[in-house]
Amino acid sequence: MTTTADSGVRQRTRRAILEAAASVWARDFSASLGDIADRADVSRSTLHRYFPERQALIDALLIDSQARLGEAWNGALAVSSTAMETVENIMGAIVDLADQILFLFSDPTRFVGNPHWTSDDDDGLLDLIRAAQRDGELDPDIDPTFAMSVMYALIYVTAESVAAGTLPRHKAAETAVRIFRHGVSPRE
Amino acid sequence: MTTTADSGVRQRTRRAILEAAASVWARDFSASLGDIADRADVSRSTLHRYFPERQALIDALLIDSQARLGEAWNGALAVSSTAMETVENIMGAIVDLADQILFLFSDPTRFVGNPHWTSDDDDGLLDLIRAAQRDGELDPDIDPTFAMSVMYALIYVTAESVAAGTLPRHKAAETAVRIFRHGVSPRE
DNA sequence: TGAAAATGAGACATTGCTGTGTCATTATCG
DNA sequence: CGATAATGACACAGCAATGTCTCATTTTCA
Repeated sequence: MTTTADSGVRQRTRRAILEAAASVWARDFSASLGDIADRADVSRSTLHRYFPERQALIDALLIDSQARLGEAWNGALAVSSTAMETVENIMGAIVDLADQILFLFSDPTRFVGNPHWTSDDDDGLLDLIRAAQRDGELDPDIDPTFAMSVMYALIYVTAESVAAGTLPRHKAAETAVRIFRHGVSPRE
Repeated sequence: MTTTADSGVRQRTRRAILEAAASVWARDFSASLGDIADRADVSRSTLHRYFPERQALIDALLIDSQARLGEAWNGALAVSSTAMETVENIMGAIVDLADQILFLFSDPTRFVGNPHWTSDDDDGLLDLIRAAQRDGELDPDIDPTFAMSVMYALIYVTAESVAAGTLPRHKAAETAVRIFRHGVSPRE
């Protein structure tokens, strides 16, 4: 065997398929593997060589998306001081991962029972939200879980609007953060 | 002929199927007709008697959802004076229509080409949002379409939280409206 | 260049959803 | 009660997606 590690070619093909899957499934999870193969400029045969079953591709995309969100998460942590600032930076960093966000959160029920679907990220985020409430930067009357849902929802619609062209990409992060904090009211 | 109009029984069955379809398809549009029949406590045979083809059910649900949103819309209009107040009342009124909201707006691309898919409701709401912007109650820098997306997203997470028990129902409308206007920042 | 790796094209059986139909059973109402 | 409406339980064919396989071709790299 050639020692191991997949060749560069294989890595590139694998990435192309994952990107295509995120792009297609973000908008229509019922899309067929043939659609994804087409988007990836790859034959269905090749797709099946990399991911023998549909579920294998779903799992791989799940893991890959979470990994990329994790990077964004850590990057945001590294440059933040206060809890609210961390929340804001996470929202900002994550907006660039529109396809992954849409895939992960547009219908989380599709992952129930999936061993790779953990709510650890949620726990960390909930802690941050509670900290922000103690700091007086986030309304303590709002349930932390609900605040998190609002956050995800805003990230989701922001990503969606960027994908739809309604919202310029460079304004996405700032817009999401500002509405999260201050709603749609005019700046004073 | 039995004179007329469908018996009360038929109306009830029809409603049960529409409710089930909204509930199921709101979360997973690729769900099968069998899933919907189960949710409606009806056999697949019966479902096909009411809606011969899948597309017929989609169309009927589209029309029904639009009609119910329209009622909420008119009810809100009747008791509102300013544009922003109308927007708020609409949000409050349609929190109970979460399934219909998600079905209609989570992926509008599925209706392209459908003769029943008009964006009139959107247009009306967009006009209201623009009016609120002129009134100085809504940030003019926010794209109206995006503001509308935010509105729907908040309505959905609010309804979802009510269903999950995170948020008491009687606080739902007020919470959605407040976050829409002022975000999650503490009240001053 | 030549071997190995990677891919494309296609055949094939399987599976699940759909749409159609029949027949028996239950519910509704005059 | 009795007739009709409404439903449930199947059976069946058609179809698209899936998963497995083989074989020819192209690409990569030593």
